[in-house]
Amino acid sequence: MDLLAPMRTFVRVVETGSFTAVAREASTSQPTISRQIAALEAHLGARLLTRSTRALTPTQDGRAFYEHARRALEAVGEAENAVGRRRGRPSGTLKLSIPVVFGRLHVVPRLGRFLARYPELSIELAMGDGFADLVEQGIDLAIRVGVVQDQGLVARRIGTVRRLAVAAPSYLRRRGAPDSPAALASHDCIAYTRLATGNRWHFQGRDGPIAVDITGRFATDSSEGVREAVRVGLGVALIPAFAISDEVRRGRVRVLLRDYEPTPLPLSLVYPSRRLVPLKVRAMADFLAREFAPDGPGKAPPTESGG
Amino acid sequence: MDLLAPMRTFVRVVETGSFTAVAREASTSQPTISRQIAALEAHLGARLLTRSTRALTPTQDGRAFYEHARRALEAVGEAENAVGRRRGRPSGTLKLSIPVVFGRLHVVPRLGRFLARYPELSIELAMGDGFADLVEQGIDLAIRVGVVQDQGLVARRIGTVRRLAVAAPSYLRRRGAPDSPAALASHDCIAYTRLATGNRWHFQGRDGPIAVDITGRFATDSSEGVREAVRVGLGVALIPAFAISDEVRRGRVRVLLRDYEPTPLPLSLVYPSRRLVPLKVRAMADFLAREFAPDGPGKAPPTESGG
DNA sequence: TGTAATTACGGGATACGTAAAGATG
DNA sequence: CATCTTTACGTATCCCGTAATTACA
Repeated sequence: MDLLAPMRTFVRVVETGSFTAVAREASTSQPTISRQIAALEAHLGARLLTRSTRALTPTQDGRAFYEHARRALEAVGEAENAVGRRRGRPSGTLKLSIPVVFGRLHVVPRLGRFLARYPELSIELAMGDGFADLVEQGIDLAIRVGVVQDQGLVARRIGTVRRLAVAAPSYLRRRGAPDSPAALASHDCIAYTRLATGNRWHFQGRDGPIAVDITGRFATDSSEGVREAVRVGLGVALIPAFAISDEVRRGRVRVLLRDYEPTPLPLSLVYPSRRLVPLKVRAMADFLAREFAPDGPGKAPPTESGG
Repeated sequence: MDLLAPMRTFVRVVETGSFTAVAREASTSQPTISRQIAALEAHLGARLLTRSTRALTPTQDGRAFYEHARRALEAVGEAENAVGRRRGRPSGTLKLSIPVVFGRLHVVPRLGRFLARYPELSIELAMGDGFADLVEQGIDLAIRVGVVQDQGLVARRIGTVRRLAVAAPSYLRRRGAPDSPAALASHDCIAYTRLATGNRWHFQGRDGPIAVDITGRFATDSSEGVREAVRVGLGVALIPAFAISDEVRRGRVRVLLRDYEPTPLPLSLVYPSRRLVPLKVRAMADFLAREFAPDGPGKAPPTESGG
C-alpha cells in the first residue's frame, strides 16, 4: 500500500484538526481523507486520532507518529529535490531561529527576498538566543552570536560582531567613567549569562589582550534585558554595536573605553549535524552567508571580516 | 503517485545491479521493476540508471538519489515502527562500529542473541577504533573506549575499562622494571595516539592521582599495534585488561606498577545525535548496555562500574 | 545468439466521488 | 439540529502478470 499520501494527509489533519479542511486543501473529497486515515490506522494497527464531531485530537500514538511522519516526509522531499527537474529547488518548511535584536534588525528584512527566490519554501521563525534547545525544538538552522560549543551542532562562521562597552549618562554621573578595563572591577557590570565568558570580559588593548573579572549585581540571559538595564542606568555592559548604536546616536547611552575594543564575537550559522544536509538548510545558509559577507549584497552588513 | 515502492525497488536495484534479481527477491515480475524505475525516472525528470543488457550502473543522479532514498526509507520505517502493531519491533539494517579487540572478544559473541530477538533486523559490522568518521560512514551506533569529544555525537557511558601497565619479559631484562609511574620517564613508552591523553599517562596512586609525561619512539593509532609492540618488547604500554589478560596468563607479558592503577577509561556507546533516535539504535544500545552492566546477563562482563 | 530490459495487452484490484447514514455537542 | 465523520455503491484509474519485442555483448 502507498503510505506517503496517508502520511501527508495525517500530518495535515493533525495540524488543522479537521478532515474537511484537509479535503478542501487537497481539493479532494472528505471521505477520501477519512478512508486514508482509516487505512493508515489499520496498517499500523493503532488508533491515531480520537474523533468526535467537534474535536479531533491525536492519541499518544498519533502524536508520536506525527513526529516520525514529518521527518519521513521531509526525507522523501529531500530525495525528490536532490536530482532531476526539481534539483536545487528546496521545498517544505524551514524552521529558523535567530537572536531577537539581530533578527529583527538584519534578518527579517532580508527574508522577503529569500522567499521570493524559493517559491516552494516556507519559513517558520523562532526568535531566541538559546543554544541548547535547537534539536529539541526541531530547528533547522539558527544564527548565533558568540562561541558555539554544543554537541551535535555544526557551526559555520559567517562574520564577526563588534561590541561596545556602554553605560547610561545617569550611571556615569553617579559612578564616573572607567578609564581602563581594570577600572571595571569597581563598577557595576551587567553580565550576559548566555556567553560562555560570563564573568570575565576580554578587551583588545594597544599592548595586547586584557581580561578583567567583572562584578555586578545584575545578570540576565536576555540580550534585550542587558540593553534595557544599561538604558536605565543599572551599570556597564558589553553590547553588540548593531544593537546599541541607535541609542548611542541619540545620546541615551555613552560609549566607554574607546581605546580598548571588547573582543569581537563570532557570528555563526548553527545547524544539527547530519550526513545529508537538507537542501533547504543549505539554501538558507548560503543566502545568509552571502548577505552578511563583508562584500556581500547587503547595503549595510552588520559584521566585519577581520577578527 | 506512490513513491515508496519505486524507491525501495530502486535501492535494491542499485545494490544488486539487476532488475531480474530484484524481481525474484520481491516475488514479482521483471516488467514491474522496469516500469517502477521508469516511472520514478519520469517523476524525477532524471535518468537514474544507465542500462545495458550486461551492466546496470547508476548515473551520478542515481547515486545521489540512492543515498537520499535510503535515508527516506529508513525514516518511513521508523515511523511505522513507532506505533501500533509493530511498535518496538525494529527493522532494517543497523550499522555497528566496534573496536577490533573488544569487539571480537565481547561483542560478536553476543550478537547472535540480539539477532534472534529482533528477527526483522540485520547487522552490518564495521571494526575500527576511529571516532571521527562515524557520520561519514553512515554508522548508526559505535562502541568506543576512552573519552568521546567529537561534535555531533552523543555518548552514553555503559561501563569502565580497567587498564594495566605491561611490558614483555625481554624488554624488562634489557631495561629493568619501573618501580613507580615517575620512573616511566626513562622508559620506552608506547603511545596509543587515538587517546586524547596521548603522551601523558594518568595513574591512581595511594596518595591520589599521578600524571606522567611519557617518552618513547613508537606510537600507533591501532590498539592491535600497541599489543603487538608490547609483545615483541618495544616498550611499556597501557592496555585494557580485557585485551591483554590472556597474554599475562601465558607469561608473555608482565604487569607492572601493581600499586598504581592506570586511570580507567570510560566505555561508551556513541551515536549521531538526532531528534528521534531510530528504534533499531535504541534496541541495540539498550541490549549492549544491559549486556555490559556490572550485574548484567553477561557471565564475564569486561567492565566494572565504579569510575 | 542468448540474456536481459522494454513495450503491448487484457484482467483485476484499488481508490475515488457522489450520496446516504450515523454520531455528537 | 447542524456539522462532521463514516458507510455504501458505481465507476474510473492504475498496476500487475503474461507474452511479444527490442537491445546489447
